[in-house]
Amino acid sequence: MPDSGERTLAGIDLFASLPQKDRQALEQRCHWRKFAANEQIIDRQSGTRDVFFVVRGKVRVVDYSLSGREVSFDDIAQGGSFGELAAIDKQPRSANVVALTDTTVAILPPSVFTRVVTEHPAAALALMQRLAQIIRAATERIMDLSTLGAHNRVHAELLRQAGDSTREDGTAVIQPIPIHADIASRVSTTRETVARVLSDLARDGIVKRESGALVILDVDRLRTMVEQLKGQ
Amino acid sequence: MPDSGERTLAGIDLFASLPQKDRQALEQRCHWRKFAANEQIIDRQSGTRDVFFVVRGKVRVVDYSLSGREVSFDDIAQGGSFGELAAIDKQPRSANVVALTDTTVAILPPSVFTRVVTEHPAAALALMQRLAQIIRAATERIMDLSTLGAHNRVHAELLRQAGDSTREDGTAVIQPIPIHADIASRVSTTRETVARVLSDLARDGIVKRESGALVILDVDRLRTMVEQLKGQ
DNA sequence: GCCCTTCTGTGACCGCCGTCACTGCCCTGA
DNA sequence: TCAGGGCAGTGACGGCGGTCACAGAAGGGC
Repeated sequence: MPDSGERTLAGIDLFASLPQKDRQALEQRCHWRKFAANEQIIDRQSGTRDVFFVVRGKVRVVDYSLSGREVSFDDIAQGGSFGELAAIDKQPRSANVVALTDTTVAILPPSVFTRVVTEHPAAALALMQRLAQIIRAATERIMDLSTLGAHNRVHAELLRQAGDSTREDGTAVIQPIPIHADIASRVSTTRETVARVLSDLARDGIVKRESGALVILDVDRLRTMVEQLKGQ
Repeated sequence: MPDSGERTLAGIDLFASLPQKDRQALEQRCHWRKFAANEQIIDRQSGTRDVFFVVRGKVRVVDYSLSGREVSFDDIAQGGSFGELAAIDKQPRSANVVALTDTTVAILPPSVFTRVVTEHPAAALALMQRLAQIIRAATERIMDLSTLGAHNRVHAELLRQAGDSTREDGTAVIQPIPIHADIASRVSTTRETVARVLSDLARDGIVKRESGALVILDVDRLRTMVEQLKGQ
């Protein structure tokens, strides 16, 4: 496989609207680094302010309580970026970032990053939209944590992961099958609770395990299960 | 009392670095409106995209579950702004905003707001910093909800409200005394739990009610109570 | 193929805290 | 001065779900 897409910022969402010339100039200012799966890219403790762009691979933003309880915030795929917060407000990093797969990132020092967004309104708007998206996801999660029980948070997460893959017959597919512990850390519950919820849903014919995929047999029913309980 | 500070954007944080001329031009584009205490300023349902600036008064960003459970996100004082999200990403409003006191706001249509931040990098940076601040607060809250019990979340909230008011003798003052139900909705618990926690803290000599103020007698002890349990 | 690690599934237990139900305080306004 | 509404405080109760402890399945590497 050719190493296509390496050492280019062409696929980075934030810079999509940048003139090619400027983007190429920016590529000169980047450091490029590879990380192996499970390798840590940003440590919460570190005082760095660099901004990262996912050229290839996938990363996860997570945090840990002292007891080791894992809280995961977001997965960022190819084309995404992370580490902007510290560059924007000069505060310490707010979370850790770890590579989920073998990953190539482009790294930009905060000064350069700030200059790009001040000189290119389109990039600034793209960044703001990304920040807004993060805020919306966070407030939704806070609402879920505040008003939903653990079981319903799992339901909601399944619907989220199903995304818009719902087919006409009311089924949807999540692929590959998410690991229970991952779901748990995304909705702040335990592995065991996720297993129990999925058991219950399978027993009621709402989901089904199938070779390498989790099939939601009745998206609407699942949705109403969440909606109803939001009010109770 | 003179109506000082009315109809000017001089005190608005986002526009602090704007040349006076531009700021005054902007004032011409604003609508100005007053809201009485408890009056709703933004309804989650509404399709509006306007951005609001708090010229005088104080507002609260809240959301409700269908059951009426209230979740409050932030209080915004004079100089602050709200409603930016919808203007940035053209999505529906993410929460409700209600006036806490009699309040005067300046209202800017989304198109004008976007133009300001694209034409004035300083305003764009200020906005990004504000968004970053919101994200940090939200992630902290998610961590608290995920790893702390209700009692410790109340402790943490007391420390937050004490802010940097800690005096040399290790005491701090929160003034005026916050209403229990307000604390509860900020940390997603119930009025009753907040009352119990404060009772316990008073019994242990850690806080004390005093005419119109809540005094934290031992900030350090309170802090270690939270820290310890973050790990358990 | 087999082993070993990672993941899944489930029962038992029990503590946190949300809910309900009252009581009593404080303050404002007629 | 009294009435009434909002807020504070506290007990009783019960269910949700986290924790612990295993057993079994699955899948990847040698």
